[in-house]
Amino acid sequence: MSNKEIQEQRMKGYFIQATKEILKGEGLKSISVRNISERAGYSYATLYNYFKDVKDLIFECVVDFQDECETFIKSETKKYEPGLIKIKAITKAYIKYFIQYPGIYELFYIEKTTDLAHKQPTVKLIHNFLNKLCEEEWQYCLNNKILNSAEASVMKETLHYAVIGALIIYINRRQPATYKEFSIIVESQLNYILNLA
Amino acid sequence: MSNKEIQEQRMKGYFIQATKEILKGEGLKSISVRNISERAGYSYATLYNYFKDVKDLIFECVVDFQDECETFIKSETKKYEPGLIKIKAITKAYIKYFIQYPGIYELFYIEKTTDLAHKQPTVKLIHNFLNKLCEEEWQYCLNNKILNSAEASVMKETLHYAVIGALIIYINRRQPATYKEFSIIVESQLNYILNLA
DNA sequence: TAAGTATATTAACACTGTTAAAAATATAAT
DNA sequence: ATTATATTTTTAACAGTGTTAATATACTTA
Repeated sequence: MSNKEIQEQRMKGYFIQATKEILKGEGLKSISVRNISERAGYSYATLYNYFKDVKDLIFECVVDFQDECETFIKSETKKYEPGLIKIKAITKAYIKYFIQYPGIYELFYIEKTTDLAHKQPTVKLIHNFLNKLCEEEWQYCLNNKILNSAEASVMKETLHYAVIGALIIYINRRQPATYKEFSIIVESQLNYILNLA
Repeated sequence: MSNKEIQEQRMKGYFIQATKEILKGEGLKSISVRNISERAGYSYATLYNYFKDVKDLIFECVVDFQDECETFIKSETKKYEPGLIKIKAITKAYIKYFIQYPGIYELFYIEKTTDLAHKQPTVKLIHNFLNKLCEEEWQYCLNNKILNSAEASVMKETLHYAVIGALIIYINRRQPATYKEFSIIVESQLNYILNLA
C-alpha cells in the first residue's frame, strides 16, 4: 500500500470513527455531514474528498458494526452446546447487541435500502446476517437428523422475521415498556419457534 | 357543530386528503409541508393554522388508514370460518393491504414513535392493530378450548412479530425478490405458527 | 525559492420545517 | 355603503439538511 493510500485510508478512518460514535451514541437522527465532520476535526466539504456521499460513509460503518456484532455474539455463545440450544443463544445475543445499540439497529433494518441500492451485495449481507450467524448450527441439526430440511427452513425464516419484528417494536415503539417484559416474551417465542422446553 | 367548526374541519380535510394521496402514491419520503400544501391548494404556512405541525397532520392520516385497512380486511375475510383459519385469513389480508400501500406501512411501523410521542394512545392503537383485528378469533379459540391461554398468548405474539418482520424485510429490503416467493414463505410460516395443515 | 499539484475550506444552491410580519379577505358596526 | 375590526392567507425569513464549485491553504518537486 502506497503512502497515498495509507493516508487516504487514515482520513476515511477519522470520518468512519466519528460516524460510528454518533450512531452508537445519539443514533441515526443525529447524523449530519456537518456533525460528522466537526467530530472528525474537518470541514464538512472535506468528507466528499473521501466518500461519494454520506450514504457511502454510513455504509462503511455497517460493515464495521457487523464485524463487531459477530465478535460479540461469538464470545457470548461459545460455551453453548451445538444445535437448537446454540441457535437460541445466538439469537438472544443478537437481540442483546441491538438493544445495547439501537442506533445500529435503525441503520441495519429501518434505513431504507432504496437509499443504498447501489451497494446490493452489502444489502444482502445485512439481510442474511442472522441466518449467516446460525448457518453452522442449522447444518448441525440437519446432519444429526434433529430436523429435516423443511422444518429447518420454516424455523429459520420464522425466527428471522420474528426477531426483526420484535426489535423494531421494542426499539422503535417502546413496546413492551420494560426490558424485563420484553425478555420474557422473547424467551417464550424462541422456545415456541425452536420447539424447545 | 358551528359553522366555524365545519369550515375548520373542511380545511383540515383538504390537507389530510392531500397527505394521504402522497403517502399512498410516492410514500413517506415525498412528504413535505410545501408538497402537501401545494396539492391542497394553499400556501405552506396555511397548514399551521390547522395543524400544530406536520407530524400532527400525518397522525390524523394514520387513523384514517387504520379504518380503511380494517374495512378492507373485514370484506376480504368475512366468508372464512371462525378460529385459527380466520386468524390466518385476517393476517394475509393485513399483509396484502400493506403490500399494496407500502407507504402506509412505513408510516405505521418504520416512522419513529419518538417523533409522535405526544399522542401515546394512538401509538398503542397502532401497535395493537393486528392483535385487535384478531381479538375476537383468539377469544373464540379460548372459548372452544381449541387453545389454552398460554398457547394463544405465544401464538399471538409470535404471529405479530413475524408479520411485522416479514413486511419490513419485503417492503423495505425487497427480500425475497418477488411477491410470489414472499407469499410462499408467508404461507408456510402462518401454518407453522398457527399449527395448521 | 518558485511553480505546480493535491488537499481543505468557504460560499453558494436547493431543499427541509417552522415562525413572524405583511397582505388579503371576511365580518361587524356605524 | 363605508369604515373599522377580526380572521385567514401569504410572503419573507431563519436555522437546519446534503451537495457542489470556487477559493485558499499546504505540500512536493524542480
